[in-house]
Amino acid sequence: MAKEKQVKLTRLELEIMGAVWALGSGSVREIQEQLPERKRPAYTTVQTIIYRLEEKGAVRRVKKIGNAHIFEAVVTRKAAHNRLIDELLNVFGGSPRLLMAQLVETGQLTLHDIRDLESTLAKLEADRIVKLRDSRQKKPAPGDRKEGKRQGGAR
Amino acid sequence: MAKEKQVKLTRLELEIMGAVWALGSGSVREIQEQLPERKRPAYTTVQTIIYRLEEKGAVRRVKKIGNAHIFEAVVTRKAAHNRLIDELLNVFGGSPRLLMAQLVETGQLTLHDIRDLESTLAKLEADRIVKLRDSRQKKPAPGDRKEGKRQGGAR
DNA sequence: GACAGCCAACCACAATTGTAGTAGCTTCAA
DNA sequence: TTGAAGCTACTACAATTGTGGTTGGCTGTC
Repeated sequence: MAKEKQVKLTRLELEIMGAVWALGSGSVREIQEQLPERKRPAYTTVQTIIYRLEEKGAVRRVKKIGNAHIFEAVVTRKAAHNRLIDELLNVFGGSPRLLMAQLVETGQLTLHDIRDLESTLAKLEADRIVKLRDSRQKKPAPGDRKEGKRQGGAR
Repeated sequence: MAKEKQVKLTRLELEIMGAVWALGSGSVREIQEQLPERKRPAYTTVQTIIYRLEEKGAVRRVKKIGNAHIFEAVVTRKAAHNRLIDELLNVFGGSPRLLMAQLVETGQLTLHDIRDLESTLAKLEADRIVKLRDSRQKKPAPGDRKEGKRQGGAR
């Protein structure tokens, strides 16, 4: 059950993972250059972080081009985001609803957004039920869907 | 416009602010004892953090009982939570919707929750509009309610 | 085959965070 | 009035995080 190794990422590490996710894979130099110049650390800083990420198992070397190592993410963006959300939820007493309520309260989420999301979800839900029924005999319902099977690229 | 000083809190600091918020106000000892024993640091650890929080302007001394200082929160729980949410949203490219979508995707938020929230909100919204109309001339709605300040004796 | 330009490996170091000990006041109760 | 108990104000220190320098090894190019 591909149990992803829940790694904990610091802010800078996240920043750099962001670049890796965006690139798919790349050398330290490429990763560094992928970062917005505003907050672009020195080459060696990025290198250090990449190494640390490697130790944590968040990225790995996939090959070597010239004398440069090419890295790619092991931890998916989704998994990392989930980790963050869980942490935040913990602070909120584990209640996603309180979180949402606050989002609304501060106007970061409008009633409109919610309605929108709701209808989208209702559709998805219905869809899933159908699929579920169609494959009744097969594997039990995937409680935890894997990465990617949705269109709507994360940017 | 009571511009709250956006302080940044670390995990432990948040934990301790949690205790302060729960207490309303209290001595270091009370704050320490308020923490769940599982993760209850030594008295002096809590003291150190309280001092740091004081420097950051997140708490302040309100009075002295016996020879013990009584602290209370300056930063509201809501403000702190907001800070956290903003940070998380930043990672999510500033989109609360993506965040919600992921909450749903991982089953942490159900369609039912959303519907529920939606209707609650619709009511609130309507309510606010009414209030707003009724007090057109007066001060704008209080966006950020004060935290409950309770007195709690130092032993 | 020597050199310029890159890269990998290490190393260093300051800032922040978590964790706690100690010395010496204050108080309250006997 | 004297001690014990509790508190404050400092101090210490290890772990984590952010940041980047240095050295020496490849590589492709005249």
